[in-house]
Amino acid sequence: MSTTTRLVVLGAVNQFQPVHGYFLRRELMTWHIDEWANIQPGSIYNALRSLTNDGYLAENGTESAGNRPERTTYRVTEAGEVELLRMLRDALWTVEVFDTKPVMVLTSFMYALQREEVLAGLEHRVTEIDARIASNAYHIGDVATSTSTPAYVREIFELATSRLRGEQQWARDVIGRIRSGDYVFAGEDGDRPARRATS
Amino acid sequence: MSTTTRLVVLGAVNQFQPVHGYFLRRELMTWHIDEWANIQPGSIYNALRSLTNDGYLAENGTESAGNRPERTTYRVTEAGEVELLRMLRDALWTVEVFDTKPVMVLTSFMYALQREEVLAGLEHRVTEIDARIASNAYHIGDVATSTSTPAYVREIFELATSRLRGEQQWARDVIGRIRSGDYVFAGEDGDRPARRATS
DNA sequence: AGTCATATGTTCAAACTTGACTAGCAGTCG
DNA sequence: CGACTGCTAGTCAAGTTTGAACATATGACT
Repeated sequence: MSTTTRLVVLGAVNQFQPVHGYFLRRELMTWHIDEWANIQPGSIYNALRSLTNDGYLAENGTESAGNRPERTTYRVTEAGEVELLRMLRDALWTVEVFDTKPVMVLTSFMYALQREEVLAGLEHRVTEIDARIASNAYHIGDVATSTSTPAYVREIFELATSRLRGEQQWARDVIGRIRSGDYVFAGEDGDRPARRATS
Repeated sequence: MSTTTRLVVLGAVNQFQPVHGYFLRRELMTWHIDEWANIQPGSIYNALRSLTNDGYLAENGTESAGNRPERTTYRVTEAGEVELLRMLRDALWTVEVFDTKPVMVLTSFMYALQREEVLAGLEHRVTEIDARIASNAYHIGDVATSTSTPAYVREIFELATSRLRGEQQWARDVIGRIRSGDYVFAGEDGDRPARRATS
């Protein structure tokens, strides 16, 4: 499945474990995950199976509450914890010009990293976006002088640039909020964002 | 396949017809379509088959240049022209908060609509984005007072808002450019953006 | 003349996604 | 009370995407 789906499901199991598919389905739907990450309910079950095959999740047995259907619960393995951090770091330190999903997912699970690393990654993002905008400006210049490229291709780069500026402003704002003590990160006291998974 | 893939392939066949799969593949790769629309080469051939099944494309026979492998060329049917306009209108008049692809694709093929409609659609977009931003502000307020929603969910909405502001600024800018005579639209004279498809 | 990289044009199996479907049970509403 | 709606929990077939693989051909270089 896509990296996004993997990261979301692995991150969510980590947050609510031990947890069964239907709980994740409901929880993630309240996050409107179908809108911002394009993850439909069916994909969650597939991701659980696939991550289990890869050894990042393990089945935790089956429960049944009342006369309800049986359900399989999952938890994250040690390899899964390592993989989760790897994927989060990847999302933190990579700027995708066109794909909006990685940053959204990063934001949802960044609490699993340490405050200092998140701040460093976000500062890197601000700088990196400047570079991408500069690069786009040269592309726009090329399009203007090229005879073979359709003129409106310019607008693709203009749009990407505008959206990057928006993302950069957000990065600056959130750096400010995190620096001033908002949110709780790995290794810090305080209420974890995770609620317990209850049926 | 996804709406995006359909629209890209239908629009590109319309622009270069009669055209074979490998030409589209090369052309679309020069547009970096894999980066901004997540379309890999394999998907293009699938889209051609699928759109043909739906009656929006028709095979135009097979050519072979020299000792090269045979290749099937395609053209857009009348139903396909109608469908292309329908999909473009849909992309023009719909604001997707999280999915960046529809506007990018719209930008690539908007020349197939009329200048006045594109301007009206973009103006609607500017207004609509204001509404979405206002809506996000209420979401952010809810998160702040809710005890069950993790606090960092706020950042998802903040990020979406920032990116929307970027998109809105672009819409304003491009309205200005189109109004001042940039680009050539349906029913107007001048060089069409389409180049001829040549092998 | 041989070799190596690259271009041509497409197919394919494996993986992933989608959205409808199943099937029992709980509440509710006239 | 009977009908109906909606929740629980998940499966599945059909469709889509992916990235590699194929087989030839041309060009460039030694």
